[in-house]
Amino acid sequence: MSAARLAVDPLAAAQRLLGATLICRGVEATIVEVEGYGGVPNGPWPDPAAHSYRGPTPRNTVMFGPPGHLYTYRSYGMHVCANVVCGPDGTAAAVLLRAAVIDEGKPLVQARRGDAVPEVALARGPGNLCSALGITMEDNGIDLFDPSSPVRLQLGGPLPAQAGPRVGVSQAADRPWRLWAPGIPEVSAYRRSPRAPAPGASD
DNA sequence: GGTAAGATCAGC
DNA sequence: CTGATCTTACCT
Repeated sequence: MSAARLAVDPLAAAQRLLGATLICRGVEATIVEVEGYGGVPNGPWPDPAAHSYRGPTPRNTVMFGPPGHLYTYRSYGMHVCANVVCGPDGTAAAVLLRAAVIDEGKPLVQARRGDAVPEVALARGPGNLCSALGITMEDNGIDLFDPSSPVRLQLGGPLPAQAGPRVGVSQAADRPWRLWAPGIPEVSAYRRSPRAPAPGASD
């Protein structure tokens, strides 16, 4: 069972997901940018930036479940973002999928995203990635390693990774849990949250 | 029952 | 830099 390879800490799981292949509704894509998130204050990976930090709620329960499942949430009322749950069952942790390269089904993705979108930006950014692959809130909680799932994951040879601060979060932004494959234009540009304290401030 | 903030994106 | 847009979580 490949999901066992994700029963590790968020940074290790993030490394294993870089270069993995997502297969979803007529599209195949290689993950090239990810971001790790931890859990509750007294757990192994306390993370004030994580949805799971304040304990399980109806929204985030799947983050507390077994690894290898999909955790989706709605962002700013309009976008869907997708995470792969990692860490052992019962411990909250997940890896946000931030960008991918479309390998198969490019015309379909172009149709979903609009003709004006440059090829390189089709799945750049977590909201765009879900839009490109057709991932919705209906997919929350599905098993990514079940062959009958509409969204599936194949762990590949990990890519070389570069690490940096996380995007969009106002807490613990400097924790270097964002990983990307260097030199790939599909990787999103780094933008610090306007709400985050100055770089280097206490975590 | 009310409300503020948010793991975003596109367009000035 | 700003507006769009709405769910969740936390407060009274």
